[in-house]
Amino acid sequence: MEKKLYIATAIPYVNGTPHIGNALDYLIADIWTRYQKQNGHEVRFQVGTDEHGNKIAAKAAGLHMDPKAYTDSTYVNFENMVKKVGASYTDFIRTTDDHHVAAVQYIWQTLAPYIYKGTYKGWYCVGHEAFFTDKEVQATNGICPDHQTPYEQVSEENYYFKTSVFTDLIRDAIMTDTMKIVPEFRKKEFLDLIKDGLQDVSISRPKKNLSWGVPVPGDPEQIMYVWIDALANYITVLGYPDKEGWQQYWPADVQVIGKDILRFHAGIWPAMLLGLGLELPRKLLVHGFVIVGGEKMSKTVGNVVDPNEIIDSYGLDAFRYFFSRHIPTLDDGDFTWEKFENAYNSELGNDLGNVVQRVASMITRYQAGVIGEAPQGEHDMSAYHEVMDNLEFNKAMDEVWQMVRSLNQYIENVKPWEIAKKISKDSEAESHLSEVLAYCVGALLQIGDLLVPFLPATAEKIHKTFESGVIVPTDGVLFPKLYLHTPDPQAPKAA
RNA sequence: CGCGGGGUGGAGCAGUCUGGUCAGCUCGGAUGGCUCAUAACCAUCAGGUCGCAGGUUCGAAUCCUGCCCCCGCAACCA
Repeated sequence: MEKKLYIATAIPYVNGTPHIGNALDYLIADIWTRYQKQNGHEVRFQVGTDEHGNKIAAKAAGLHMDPKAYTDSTYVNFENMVKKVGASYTDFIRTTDDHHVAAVQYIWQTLAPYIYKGTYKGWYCVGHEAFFTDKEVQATNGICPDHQTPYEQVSEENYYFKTSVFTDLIRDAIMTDTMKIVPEFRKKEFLDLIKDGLQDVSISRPKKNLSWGVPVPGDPEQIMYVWIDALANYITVLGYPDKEGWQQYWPADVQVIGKDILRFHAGIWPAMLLGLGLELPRKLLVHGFVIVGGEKMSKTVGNVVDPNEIIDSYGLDAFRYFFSRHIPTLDDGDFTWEKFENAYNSELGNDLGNVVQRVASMITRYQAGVIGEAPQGEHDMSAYHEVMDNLEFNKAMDEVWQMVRSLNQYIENVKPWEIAKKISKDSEAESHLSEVLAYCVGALLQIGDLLVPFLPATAEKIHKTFESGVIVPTDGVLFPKLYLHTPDPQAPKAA
Protein backbone atom coordinates (compact mmCIF):
# COMPACT_ATOMS: atom_id res chain seq x y z
CA MET A 1 0.00 0.00 0.00
CA GLU A 2 1.28 3.40 -0.98
CA LYS A 3 1.23 5.98 1.72
CA LYS A 4 -1.52 8.52 1.57
CA LEU A 5 -0.15 11.97 0.99
CA TYR A 6 -1.26 15.34 2.24
CA ILE A 7 -0.40 18.64 0.65
CA ALA A 8 -1.34 21.97 2.14
CA THR A 9 -1.33 25.57 1.01
CA ALA A 10 -1.17 28.77 3.02
CA ILE A 11 -4.59 30.18 3.72
CA PRO A 12 -4.94 33.79 2.55
CA TYR A 13 -6.62 36.50 4.56
CA VAL A 14 -10.03 37.16 3.04
CA ASN A 15 -9.58 40.89 3.42
CA GLY A 16 -9.08 41.62 -0.27
CA THR A 17 -9.29 39.82 -3.55
CA PRO A 18 -7.18 36.85 -4.64
CA HIS A 19 -4.01 37.82 -6.43
CA ILE A 20 -1.41 36.13 -8.50
CA GLY A 21 0.53 34.98 -5.43
CA ASN A 22 -2.45 32.98 -4.23
CA ALA A 23 -2.89 31.53 -7.68
CA LEU A 24 0.76 30.51 -7.66
CA ASP A 25 0.31 28.71 -4.32
CA TYR A 26 -2.57 26.72 -5.70
CA LEU A 27 -0.85 25.95 -8.95
CA ILE A 28 2.34 24.66 -7.35
CA ALA A 29 0.41 22.53 -4.90
CA ASP A 30 -1.74 21.21 -7.70
CA ILE A 31 1.21 20.22 -9.86
CA TRP A 32 2.64 18.22 -7.00
CA THR A 33 -0.74 16.69 -6.28
CA ARG A 34 -1.32 15.59 -9.85
CA TYR A 35 2.22 14.28 -10.11
CA GLN A 36 1.78 12.17 -7.01
CA LYS A 37 -1.60 10.88 -8.15
CA GLN A 38 -0.04 9.90 -11.43
CA ASN A 39 2.52 7.95 -9.41
CA GLY A 40 -0.25 6.05 -7.70
CA HIS A 41 -0.58 7.95 -4.46
CA GLU A 42 -3.79 8.98 -2.87
CA VAL A 43 -3.54 12.69 -2.17
CA ARG A 44 -5.49 15.00 0.06
CA PHE A 45 -5.04 18.63 -0.96
CA GLN A 46 -6.14 21.44 1.33
CA VAL A 47 -6.87 25.06 0.58
CA GLY A 48 -8.75 27.61 2.65
CA THR A 49 -9.20 31.06 4.05
CA ASP A 50 -8.17 32.93 7.17
CA GLU A 51 -11.19 34.89 8.32
CA HIS A 52 -10.62 36.36 11.76
CA GLY A 53 -8.97 39.57 12.93
CA ASN A 54 -9.49 43.28 13.18
CA LYS A 55 -9.15 44.12 9.52
CA ILE A 56 -12.04 41.84 8.68
CA ALA A 57 -14.10 43.23 11.54
CA ALA A 58 -13.39 46.77 10.40
CA LYS A 59 -14.23 46.08 6.82
CA ALA A 60 -17.46 44.38 7.81
CA ALA A 61 -18.37 47.26 10.08
CA GLY A 62 -17.76 49.66 7.21
CA LEU A 63 -20.32 47.74 5.21
CA HIS A 64 -22.68 47.49 8.19
CA MET A 65 -22.30 43.76 8.13
CA ASP A 66 -21.67 41.06 10.63
CA PRO A 67 -18.06 39.82 10.22
CA LYS A 68 -19.16 36.29 9.45
CA ALA A 69 -21.68 37.51 6.90
CA TYR A 70 -18.91 39.55 5.34
CA THR A 71 -16.51 36.62 5.06
CA ASP A 72 -19.35 34.45 3.78
CA SER A 73 -19.51 36.85 0.89
CA THR A 74 -15.78 37.09 0.21
CA TYR A 75 -14.31 33.65 0.82
CA VAL A 76 -16.02 32.56 -2.38
CA ASN A 77 -13.62 34.72 -4.37
CA PHE A 78 -10.82 32.51 -3.16
CA GLU A 79 -12.60 29.30 -3.81
CA ASN A 80 -13.33 30.54 -7.31
CA MET A 81 -9.67 31.29 -7.83
CA VAL A 82 -8.70 27.82 -6.68
CA LYS A 83 -11.09 26.36 -9.19
CA LYS A 84 -10.02 28.76 -11.87
CA VAL A 85 -6.40 27.57 -11.80
CA GLY A 86 -7.67 24.03 -12.04
CA ALA A 87 -6.48 23.00 -8.60
CA SER A 88 -7.68 19.52 -7.73
CA TYR A 89 -8.23 20.26 -4.06
CA THR A 90 -10.07 17.93 -1.75
CA ASP A 91 -10.70 20.15 1.26
CA PHE A 92 -11.54 23.80 1.69
CA ILE A 93 -11.26 25.12 5.21
CA ARG A 94 -12.46 28.40 6.65
CA THR A 95 -11.15 29.42 10.04
CA THR A 96 -14.70 30.35 10.94
CA ASP A 97 -15.85 26.75 10.50
CA ASP A 98 -17.37 25.38 13.70
CA HIS A 99 -15.15 22.35 13.78
CA HIS A 100 -12.06 24.47 13.31
CA VAL A 101 -12.99 26.86 16.09
CA ALA A 102 -13.64 24.02 18.50
CA ALA A 103 -10.48 22.23 17.48
CA VAL A 104 -8.40 25.37 17.96
CA GLN A 105 -9.71 25.73 21.48
CA TYR A 106 -8.79 22.11 22.13
CA ILE A 107 -5.33 22.80 20.77
CA TRP A 108 -4.95 25.81 23.04
CA GLN A 109 -5.84 23.71 26.05
CA THR A 110 -3.46 20.97 25.02
CA LEU A 111 -0.68 23.50 24.64
CA ALA A 112 -1.47 25.01 28.04
CA PRO A 113 1.77 23.76 29.63
CA TYR A 114 3.62 26.01 27.20
CA ILE A 115 1.35 29.02 27.53
CA TYR A 116 1.88 31.81 30.05
CA LYS A 117 0.49 35.25 30.62
CA GLY A 118 2.66 38.28 30.08
CA THR A 119 2.50 41.97 29.58
CA TYR A 120 3.54 43.52 26.38
CA LYS A 121 4.59 47.14 26.19
CA GLY A 122 5.42 48.69 22.92
CA TRP A 123 4.69 50.98 20.05
CA TYR A 124 1.46 50.00 18.42
CA CYS A 125 0.05 50.92 15.03
CA VAL A 126 -3.70 50.58 14.78
CA GLY A 127 -3.61 50.23 11.01
CA HIS A 128 -1.23 47.31 11.20
CA GLU A 129 -2.83 46.02 14.36
CA ALA A 130 0.69 45.24 15.38
CA PHE A 131 3.52 46.36 17.56
CA PHE A 132 6.73 47.81 16.15
CA THR A 133 10.26 47.81 17.45
CA ASP A 134 11.91 50.92 18.86
CA LYS A 135 14.25 50.91 15.94
CA GLU A 136 11.47 51.00 13.40
CA VAL A 137 9.61 53.69 15.29
CA GLN A 138 12.72 55.84 15.44
CA ALA A 139 13.43 55.33 11.77
CA THR A 140 10.03 56.69 10.89
CA ASN A 141 9.99 59.53 13.43
CA GLY A 142 7.13 57.89 15.22
CA ILE A 143 4.75 57.98 12.26
CA CYS A 144 3.70 54.79 10.54
CA PRO A 145 4.66 55.27 6.91
CA ASP A 146 1.89 53.03 5.65
CA HIS A 147 -0.92 54.59 7.58
CA GLN A 148 0.38 58.11 8.30
CA THR A 149 -0.66 57.78 11.91
CA PRO A 150 1.53 58.11 14.99
CA TYR A 151 2.50 54.95 16.83
CA GLU A 152 0.92 54.71 20.25
CA GLN A 153 2.61 53.49 23.40
CA VAL A 154 0.43 50.60 24.43
CA SER A 155 0.67 48.10 27.21
CA GLU A 156 -1.52 45.06 27.26
CA GLU A 157 -1.88 41.62 28.70
CA ASN A 158 -1.23 38.77 26.33
CA TYR A 159 -0.80 35.07 26.49
CA TYR A 160 2.51 33.86 25.19
CA PHE A 161 3.49 30.57 23.66
CA LYS A 162 6.88 29.20 24.62
CA THR A 163 8.24 28.55 21.17
CA SER A 164 11.66 29.12 22.69
CA VAL A 165 11.69 25.75 24.42
CA PHE A 166 11.43 24.01 21.07
CA THR A 167 14.34 25.81 19.48
CA ASP A 168 16.77 22.92 19.56
CA LEU A 169 14.28 20.35 18.32
CA ILE A 170 13.20 22.57 15.46
CA ARG A 171 16.71 23.53 14.49
CA ASP A 172 17.66 19.89 14.50
CA ALA A 173 14.67 18.92 12.38
CA ILE A 174 15.60 21.55 9.84
CA MET A 175 19.28 20.73 9.76
CA THR A 176 18.66 17.02 9.31
CA ASP A 177 15.93 17.67 6.73
CA THR A 178 13.39 15.87 8.89
CA MET A 179 11.44 18.98 8.04
CA LYS A 180 13.12 19.89 4.79
CA ILE A 181 13.03 23.52 3.79
CA VAL A 182 13.24 23.85 0.02
CA PRO A 183 15.14 25.60 -1.53
CA GLU A 184 18.37 25.23 0.36
CA PHE A 185 19.04 28.95 0.60
CA ARG A 186 15.78 29.49 2.44
CA LYS A 187 16.83 26.82 4.90
CA LYS A 188 20.10 28.63 5.55
CA GLU A 189 18.27 31.91 5.84
CA PHE A 190 15.97 30.55 8.47
CA LEU A 191 18.65 28.78 10.44
CA ASP A 192 20.54 32.03 10.56
CA LEU A 193 17.44 33.82 11.73
CA ILE A 194 17.04 31.50 14.70
CA LYS A 195 20.71 31.22 15.61
CA ASP A 196 19.96 32.97 18.90
CA GLY A 197 16.89 30.85 19.46
CA LEU A 198 13.21 31.24 18.78
CA GLN A 199 11.44 33.96 20.67
CA ASP A 200 8.21 33.32 22.51
CA VAL A 201 5.26 34.57 20.58
CA SER A 202 2.25 36.50 21.73
CA ILE A 203 -0.84 34.50 20.88
CA SER A 204 -3.73 36.50 22.24
CA ARG A 205 -5.11 40.01 22.48
CA PRO A 206 -7.41 41.60 25.02
CA LYS A 207 -10.95 41.47 23.80
CA LYS A 208 -11.16 45.25 23.64
CA ASN A 209 -8.41 45.28 21.03
CA LEU A 210 -9.48 42.23 19.12
CA SER A 211 -13.08 41.18 19.08
CA TRP A 212 -13.36 39.01 15.99
CA GLY A 213 -11.60 35.76 16.69
CA VAL A 214 -11.59 32.51 18.61
CA PRO A 215 -12.14 33.06 22.35
CA VAL A 216 -9.38 31.86 24.63
CA PRO A 217 -10.71 28.94 26.68
CA GLY A 218 -11.17 29.91 30.29
CA ASP A 219 -10.47 33.61 29.84
CA PRO A 220 -13.38 35.64 28.52
CA GLU A 221 -11.19 38.74 28.34
CA GLN A 222 -8.82 37.32 25.71
CA ILE A 223 -9.19 36.45 22.05
CA MET A 224 -6.69 34.36 20.10
CA TYR A 225 -4.38 36.23 17.80
CA VAL A 226 -3.76 34.91 14.33
CA TRP A 227 -1.03 32.33 14.97
CA ILE A 228 -2.68 29.39 16.64
CA ASP A 229 -5.98 30.01 14.94
CA ALA A 230 -4.64 30.19 11.40
CA LEU A 231 -1.75 27.73 11.54
CA ALA A 232 -3.91 25.07 13.15
CA ASN A 233 -5.96 24.85 9.97
CA TYR A 234 -3.47 22.44 8.47
CA ILE A 235 -4.51 19.76 10.92
CA THR A 236 -8.04 20.75 11.81
CA VAL A 237 -9.02 20.46 8.18
CA LEU A 238 -8.03 16.81 8.33
CA GLY A 239 -10.31 16.30 11.28
CA TYR A 240 -7.90 16.79 14.14
CA PRO A 241 -8.42 16.00 16.93
CA ASP A 242 -11.73 14.18 17.02
CA LYS A 243 -12.66 13.03 13.53
CA GLU A 244 -11.49 9.75 12.10
CA GLY A 245 -8.80 9.55 9.53
CA TRP A 246 -6.53 12.52 10.04
CA GLN A 247 -3.70 10.26 11.21
CA GLN A 248 -3.54 8.72 7.77
CA TYR A 249 -2.60 12.04 6.24
CA TRP A 250 -0.52 13.79 8.85
CA PRO A 251 2.37 14.67 8.65
CA ALA A 252 1.97 16.68 5.47
CA ASP A 253 4.15 15.65 2.59
CA VAL A 254 4.53 19.22 1.37
CA GLN A 255 3.34 22.56 2.65
CA VAL A 256 3.44 25.26 0.01
CA ILE A 257 4.18 28.75 1.29
CA GLY A 258 5.46 32.09 0.05
CA LYS A 259 8.83 33.38 1.13
CA ASP A 260 7.20 36.06 3.29
CA ILE A 261 5.65 33.58 5.65
CA LEU A 262 8.48 31.10 5.99
CA ARG A 263 9.38 32.19 9.50
CA PHE A 264 5.96 31.40 10.86
CA HIS A 265 5.76 28.07 9.17
CA ALA A 266 9.27 27.06 10.10
CA GLY A 267 9.14 28.44 13.64
CA ILE A 268 5.79 28.87 15.31
CA TRP A 269 4.00 26.08 13.46
CA PRO A 270 6.53 23.35 14.25
CA ALA A 271 6.57 24.51 17.86
CA MET A 272 2.82 24.05 17.99
CA LEU A 273 3.10 20.59 16.51
CA LEU A 274 5.82 19.57 18.94
CA GLY A 275 3.72 20.90 21.79
CA LEU A 276 0.87 18.71 20.59
CA GLY A 277 3.14 15.71 20.19
CA LEU A 278 2.66 15.59 16.43
CA GLU A 279 5.18 15.08 13.66
CA LEU A 280 6.47 17.98 11.61
CA PRO A 281 5.65 18.40 7.94
CA ARG A 282 8.13 16.59 5.72
CA LYS A 283 8.84 19.52 3.43
CA LEU A 284 8.20 23.21 3.27
CA LEU A 285 8.19 24.40 -0.32
CA VAL A 286 9.02 28.09 -0.28
CA HIS A 287 8.22 29.87 -3.50
CA GLY A 288 9.08 33.44 -4.44
CA PHE A 289 7.10 36.38 -5.70
CA VAL A 290 5.87 37.24 -9.12
CA ILE A 291 7.25 40.59 -10.18
CA VAL A 292 6.15 42.57 -13.19
CA GLY A 293 8.67 43.96 -15.59
CA GLY A 294 11.29 43.95 -12.84
CA GLU A 295 9.13 45.78 -10.34
CA LYS A 296 7.16 44.59 -7.38
CA MET A 297 3.50 44.29 -8.03
CA SER A 298 1.65 46.94 -6.12
CA LYS A 299 -1.73 48.54 -6.16
CA THR A 300 -0.30 52.03 -5.90
CA VAL A 301 1.98 51.53 -8.91
CA GLY A 302 -1.01 50.05 -10.66
CA ASN A 303 0.86 47.14 -12.20
CA VAL A 304 -1.15 44.40 -10.57
CA VAL A 305 -1.77 41.50 -12.90
CA ASP A 306 -5.05 39.69 -12.48
CA PRO A 307 -4.76 35.95 -13.03
CA ASN A 308 -8.36 35.89 -14.21
CA GLU A 309 -7.50 38.13 -17.11
CA ILE A 310 -4.67 35.84 -18.21
CA ILE A 311 -6.79 32.73 -18.01
CA ASP A 312 -9.72 34.34 -19.77
CA SER A 313 -7.54 35.57 -22.63
CA TYR A 314 -5.23 32.64 -23.20
CA GLY A 315 -6.80 29.67 -21.50
CA LEU A 316 -6.02 27.80 -18.33
CA ASP A 317 -3.24 25.60 -19.64
CA ALA A 318 -1.42 28.60 -21.04
CA PHE A 319 -1.55 30.18 -17.61
CA ARG A 320 -0.34 27.01 -15.93
CA TYR A 321 2.40 26.70 -18.51
CA PHE A 322 3.88 30.14 -18.00
CA PHE A 323 3.68 30.13 -14.24
CA SER A 324 5.15 26.69 -13.90
CA ARG A 325 7.96 27.09 -16.42
CA HIS A 326 8.88 30.76 -16.56
CA ILE A 327 8.31 31.59 -12.92
CA PRO A 328 10.92 29.42 -11.18
CA THR A 329 9.21 27.24 -8.61
CA LEU A 330 11.61 28.19 -5.85
CA ASP A 331 12.49 31.78 -6.68
CA ASP A 332 11.09 35.09 -7.82
CA GLY A 333 10.02 35.34 -11.43
CA ASP A 334 9.14 38.07 -13.83
CA PHE A 335 5.86 38.42 -15.65
CA THR A 336 5.11 40.74 -18.53
CA TRP A 337 2.34 40.40 -21.04
CA GLU A 338 4.93 40.36 -23.83
CA LYS A 339 6.88 37.53 -22.24
CA PHE A 340 3.72 35.65 -21.64
CA GLU A 341 2.48 36.04 -25.17
CA ASN A 342 5.83 35.16 -26.69
CA ALA A 343 5.99 32.01 -24.62
CA TYR A 344 2.45 31.20 -25.60
CA ASN A 345 2.93 31.67 -29.31
CA SER A 346 6.38 30.26 -29.76
CA GLU A 347 6.59 27.53 -27.16
CA LEU A 348 3.03 26.33 -26.83
CA GLY A 349 2.00 27.12 -30.39
CA ASN A 350 5.07 26.63 -32.54
CA ASP A 351 6.80 23.94 -30.55
CA LEU A 352 4.19 21.77 -28.89
CA GLY A 353 0.96 22.57 -30.72
CA ASN A 354 2.57 22.46 -34.12
CA VAL A 355 4.36 19.18 -33.63
CA VAL A 356 1.14 17.53 -32.51
CA GLN A 357 -0.55 18.93 -35.55
CA ARG A 358 2.09 17.90 -38.05
CA VAL A 359 2.28 14.31 -36.81
CA ALA A 360 -1.49 13.93 -36.77
CA SER A 361 -1.73 15.44 -40.19
CA MET A 362 0.87 13.16 -41.75
CA ILE A 363 -0.79 10.06 -40.36
CA THR A 364 -4.13 11.22 -41.62
CA ARG A 365 -2.75 12.04 -45.02
CA TYR A 366 -0.44 9.12 -45.64
CA GLN A 367 -2.10 6.35 -43.68
CA ALA A 368 -5.74 7.35 -43.57
CA GLY A 369 -5.37 8.05 -39.87
CA VAL A 370 -4.20 4.60 -38.89
CA ILE A 371 -1.30 4.66 -36.44
CA GLY A 372 -0.78 1.01 -35.74
CA GLU A 373 1.30 -0.06 -32.80
CA ALA A 374 3.03 2.96 -31.23
CA PRO A 375 6.20 1.97 -29.40
CA GLN A 376 6.81 3.07 -25.83
CA GLY A 377 8.41 6.48 -25.76
CA GLU A 378 12.05 5.71 -25.21
CA HIS A 379 13.22 9.02 -23.89
CA ASP A 380 15.04 8.77 -20.59
CA MET A 381 12.83 10.38 -17.98
CA SER A 382 15.15 10.19 -15.02
CA ALA A 383 16.16 13.85 -15.32
CA TYR A 384 12.52 14.85 -15.32
CA HIS A 385 11.75 12.80 -12.25
CA GLU A 386 14.81 14.00 -10.45
CA VAL A 387 13.92 17.67 -10.79
CA MET A 388 10.28 16.93 -9.98
CA ASP A 389 11.34 15.25 -6.77
CA ASN A 390 13.46 18.29 -5.98
CA LEU A 391 10.35 20.40 -6.46
CA GLU A 392 11.92 22.31 -9.34
CA PHE A 393 8.94 22.17 -11.61
CA ASN A 394 10.25 24.73 -14.05
CA LYS A 395 13.21 22.51 -14.80
CA ALA A 396 10.93 19.56 -15.40
CA MET A 397 9.17 21.61 -18.04
CA ASP A 398 12.51 22.40 -19.63
CA GLU A 399 13.08 18.67 -19.92
CA VAL A 400 9.76 18.19 -21.63
CA TRP A 401 10.48 20.94 -24.10
CA GLN A 402 13.81 19.34 -24.83
CA MET A 403 11.84 16.31 -25.96
CA VAL A 404 9.52 18.39 -28.09
CA ARG A 405 12.52 19.93 -29.79
CA SER A 406 14.14 16.56 -30.37
CA LEU A 407 10.97 15.27 -31.95
CA ASN A 408 10.91 18.15 -34.41
CA GLN A 409 14.55 17.47 -35.23
CA TYR A 410 13.85 13.80 -35.70
CA ILE A 411 11.03 14.51 -38.11
CA GLU A 412 13.27 16.88 -40.04
CA ASN A 413 15.99 14.25 -40.28
CA VAL A 414 13.80 11.37 -41.37
CA LYS A 415 11.61 13.44 -43.70
CA PRO A 416 8.45 11.29 -43.67
CA TRP A 417 7.06 13.26 -46.63
CA GLU A 418 9.88 11.96 -48.80
CA ILE A 419 9.37 8.41 -47.67
CA ALA A 420 5.72 8.83 -48.57
CA LYS A 421 6.65 9.73 -52.14
CA LYS A 422 8.54 6.47 -52.57
CA ILE A 423 5.69 4.21 -51.57
CA SER A 424 4.57 3.46 -55.13
CA LYS A 425 8.07 2.40 -56.22
CA ASP A 426 9.67 1.02 -53.11
CA SER A 427 8.00 -1.87 -51.34
CA GLU A 428 9.72 -1.21 -48.01
CA ALA A 429 8.81 2.46 -47.88
CA GLU A 430 5.32 1.85 -46.61
CA SER A 431 6.39 -0.07 -43.54
CA HIS A 432 9.28 2.30 -42.96
CA LEU A 433 6.92 5.26 -42.98
CA SER A 434 4.48 3.71 -40.58
CA GLU A 435 7.35 2.82 -38.28
CA VAL A 436 8.59 6.40 -38.29
CA LEU A 437 5.18 7.86 -37.63
CA ALA A 438 4.45 5.36 -34.91
CA TYR A 439 7.68 6.36 -33.26
CA CYS A 440 6.56 10.00 -33.34
CA VAL A 441 3.28 9.03 -31.73
CA GLY A 442 5.13 7.13 -29.03
CA ALA A 443 7.17 10.22 -28.27
CA LEU A 444 4.07 12.42 -28.20
CA LEU A 445 2.27 10.08 -25.85
CA GLN A 446 5.26 10.15 -23.56
CA ILE A 447 5.29 13.95 -23.70
CA GLY A 448 1.60 13.84 -22.91
CA ASP A 449 2.29 11.77 -19.82
CA LEU A 450 4.88 14.18 -18.57
CA LEU A 451 2.52 17.09 -19.11
CA VAL A 452 -0.28 15.61 -17.03
CA PRO A 453 0.65 17.45 -13.82
CA PHE A 454 1.20 20.72 -15.63
CA LEU A 455 -1.24 20.99 -18.52
CA PRO A 456 -3.97 18.49 -17.72
CA ALA A 457 -6.32 19.50 -20.52
CA THR A 458 -3.59 19.53 -23.15
CA ALA A 459 -2.25 16.19 -21.99
CA GLU A 460 -5.72 14.76 -22.32
CA LYS A 461 -6.13 16.13 -25.82
CA ILE A 462 -2.83 14.60 -26.88
CA HIS A 463 -3.79 11.25 -25.47
CA LYS A 464 -7.22 11.38 -27.01
CA THR A 465 -5.80 12.19 -30.42
CA PHE A 466 -3.23 9.41 -30.54
CA GLU A 467 -3.82 6.67 -28.01
CA SER A 468 -6.53 4.68 -29.75
CA GLY A 469 -4.39 3.60 -32.69
CA VAL A 470 -6.37 5.79 -35.03
CA ILE A 471 -6.14 9.57 -35.19
CA VAL A 472 -9.09 11.18 -33.48
CA PRO A 473 -9.37 14.65 -34.95
CA THR A 474 -9.72 17.52 -32.48
CA ASP A 475 -11.57 20.74 -33.00
CA GLY A 476 -8.96 23.23 -34.08
CA VAL A 477 -5.32 23.40 -33.13
CA LEU A 478 -3.95 23.19 -29.61
CA PHE A 479 -2.75 26.75 -29.11
CA PRO A 480 -3.90 29.12 -31.84
CA LYS A 481 -1.80 32.22 -32.26
CA LEU A 482 -2.83 35.25 -30.27
CA TYR A 483 -1.50 38.75 -30.67
CA LEU A 484 -3.02 40.78 -27.89
CA HIS A 485 0.13 42.39 -26.55
CA THR A 486 2.73 41.84 -29.25
CA PRO A 487 2.66 42.79 -32.93
CA ASP A 488 1.10 40.36 -35.35
CA PRO A 489 3.75 39.48 -37.92
CA GLN A 490 1.06 38.91 -40.50
CA ALA A 491 -0.53 42.28 -39.99
CA PRO A 492 0.13 44.81 -42.76
CA LYS A 493 3.15 46.80 -41.80
CA ALA A 494 2.42 50.24 -40.50
CA ALA A 495 3.81 52.97 -42.71
C1' C B 1 32.43 44.89 9.70
C1' G B 2 24.22 42.42 10.11
C1' C B 3 22.32 38.03 6.77
C1' G B 4 21.33 36.11 2.02
C1' G B 5 20.98 36.13 -3.48
C1' G B 6 23.02 38.06 -7.88
C1' G B 7 26.37 40.78 -11.78
C1' U B 8 28.07 35.71 -18.40
C1' G B 9 26.85 38.17 -26.32
C1' G B 10 20.35 42.90 -27.57
C1' A B 11 16.90 40.27 -23.60
C1' G B 12 16.30 36.07 -20.10
C1' C B 13 19.37 32.32 -18.08
C1' A B 14 22.86 27.57 -17.44
C1' G B 15 27.76 26.57 -16.24
C1' U B 16 31.16 28.15 -10.61
C1' C B 17 30.74 23.11 -5.36
C1' U B 18 34.23 18.60 -8.38
C1' G B 19 39.81 24.36 -12.34
C1' G B 20 41.27 22.37 -18.76
C1' U B 21 36.46 18.53 -22.98
C1' C B 22 33.10 26.10 -21.61
C1' A B 23 32.31 29.95 -23.46
C1' G B 24 26.60 26.96 -23.59
C1' C B 25 20.92 27.28 -23.88
C1' U B 26 16.24 29.86 -25.06
C1' C B 27 14.15 34.35 -27.25
C1' G B 28 15.29 38.19 -30.70
C1' G B 29 18.42 39.27 -35.62
C1' A B 30 20.66 37.52 -40.48
C1' U B 31 21.17 33.70 -44.20
C1' G B 32 19.94 29.10 -46.20
C1' G B 33 16.98 24.44 -46.38
C1' C B 34 12.26 22.06 -46.32
C1' U B 35 6.96 21.80 -47.42
C1' C B 36 4.07 17.15 -43.22
C1' A B 37 2.59 21.45 -39.97
C1' U B 38 -0.38 26.93 -36.36
C1' A B 39 3.91 32.21 -42.15
C1' A B 40 5.14 26.69 -38.51
C1' C B 41 9.81 23.29 -38.60
C1' C B 42 15.29 22.33 -39.43
C1' A B 43 20.42 24.10 -40.23
C1' U B 44 24.20 27.76 -40.23
C1' C B 45 26.04 32.60 -38.87
C1' A B 46 26.73 37.10 -36.25
C1' G B 47 28.94 37.47 -31.12
C1' G B 48 30.36 38.32 -24.89
C1' U B 49 37.40 41.96 -21.57
C1' C B 50 32.17 35.63 -18.17
C1' G B 51 31.19 43.27 -12.71
C1' C B 52 36.48 45.56 -11.55
C1' A B 53 41.67 44.92 -9.78
C1' G B 54 45.26 41.76 -8.05
C1' G B 55 46.90 36.61 -6.81
C1' U B 56 47.46 30.96 -7.11
C1' U B 57 48.28 27.65 -11.40
C1' C B 58 51.15 24.92 -17.19
C1' G B 59 45.92 26.58 -17.43
C1' A B 60 40.34 30.28 -14.09
C1' A B 61 33.70 32.27 -15.66
C1' U B 62 35.24 28.26 -12.23
C1' C B 63 39.98 28.67 -6.50
C1' C B 64 42.07 32.97 -3.08
C1' U B 65 42.19 38.45 -1.65
C1' G B 66 40.30 43.35 -2.08
C1' C B 67 36.75 46.57 -4.30
C1' C B 68 32.22 48.35 -7.10
C1' C B 69 27.08 47.79 -8.37
C1' C B 70 21.93 45.61 -8.11
C1' C B 71 18.06 42.95 -5.33
C1' G B 72 15.72 40.80 -1.11
C1' C B 73 15.51 40.13 4.33
C1' A B 74 16.62 42.27 9.26
C1' A B 75 11.21 38.55 14.09
C1' C B 76 5.13 38.91 15.13
C1' C B 77 4.68 41.75 8.02
C1' A B 78 -0.35 35.54 5.86
